[in-house]
Amino acid sequence: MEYTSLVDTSLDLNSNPTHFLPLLPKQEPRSNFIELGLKMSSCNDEQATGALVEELNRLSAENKKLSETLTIICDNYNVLQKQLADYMNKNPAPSDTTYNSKKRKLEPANQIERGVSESSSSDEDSCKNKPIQDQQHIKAKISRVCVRTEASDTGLLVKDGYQWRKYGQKVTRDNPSPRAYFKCSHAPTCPVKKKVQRSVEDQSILVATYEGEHNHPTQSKHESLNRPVATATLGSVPCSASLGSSGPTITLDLTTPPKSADVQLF
DNA sequence: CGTATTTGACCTGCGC
DNA sequence: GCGCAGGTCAAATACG
Repeated sequence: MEYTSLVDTSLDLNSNPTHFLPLLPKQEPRSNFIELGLKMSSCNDEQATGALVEELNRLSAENKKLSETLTIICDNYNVLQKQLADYMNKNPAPSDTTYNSKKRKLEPANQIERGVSESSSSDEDSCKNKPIQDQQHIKAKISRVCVRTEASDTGLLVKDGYQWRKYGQKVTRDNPSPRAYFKCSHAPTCPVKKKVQRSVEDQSILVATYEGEHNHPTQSKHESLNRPVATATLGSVPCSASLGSSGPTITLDLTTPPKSADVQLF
């Protein structure tokens, strides 16, 4: 995601100065020049022209300065985002209370997010004993997305541009809110699963855990466009990244309609 | 009537 | 081996 390439930082104040002509004060319309037979003193005309040119130059310089500033900001943003991605790769959400009590399937998930392939003896043993399906599961990509919803919204629906079929719901031990289980129903062969549960700390936040990668594009444009948010690009959606005790999370504020959609998170 | 959701039962893995 | 908890299945139900 290179935002410098997405954002046109140029205000284009100087590319076509004639654009300013309609905006100029009409004290001296051209017709007047004609009527007066250009009898006006050339001195006043030159002064006005000079002032305009000076103003244009000033605006141009300001434009250039603003463009540079914006470019720097975008560069810094990209650097920060890259650092965040690196951090999340190295420090997957291990300290989440949901996962702390039972480590069952967390460790494979951690390895996935870290991209760790080191094989300790215990790992080898566990791998030997695991069926092929489980080993495939280990390769599945796991990501977590926190979505802020209206406090009044009691549903567990996270609109991300894909079509999901709910196949189960369970109340877990660590969270009084039920956890909903979804499968991607857009493509029959798509292996992606999603778990959605309200945050213990903030009931207005939905925590969606995605397992696997979609082997198909997002839903039709018409579908995506009608939704306040499908999957959104981190940079175009009001969002915040936190690296708190509960692990790195991305929070998308879906209550604010974004300008565009399509976020792929890791 | 077809599809999506709900929900209780069942399966599986882990800790004791 | 047993119990617990998370995850999945599938019949029942709701809905358009």
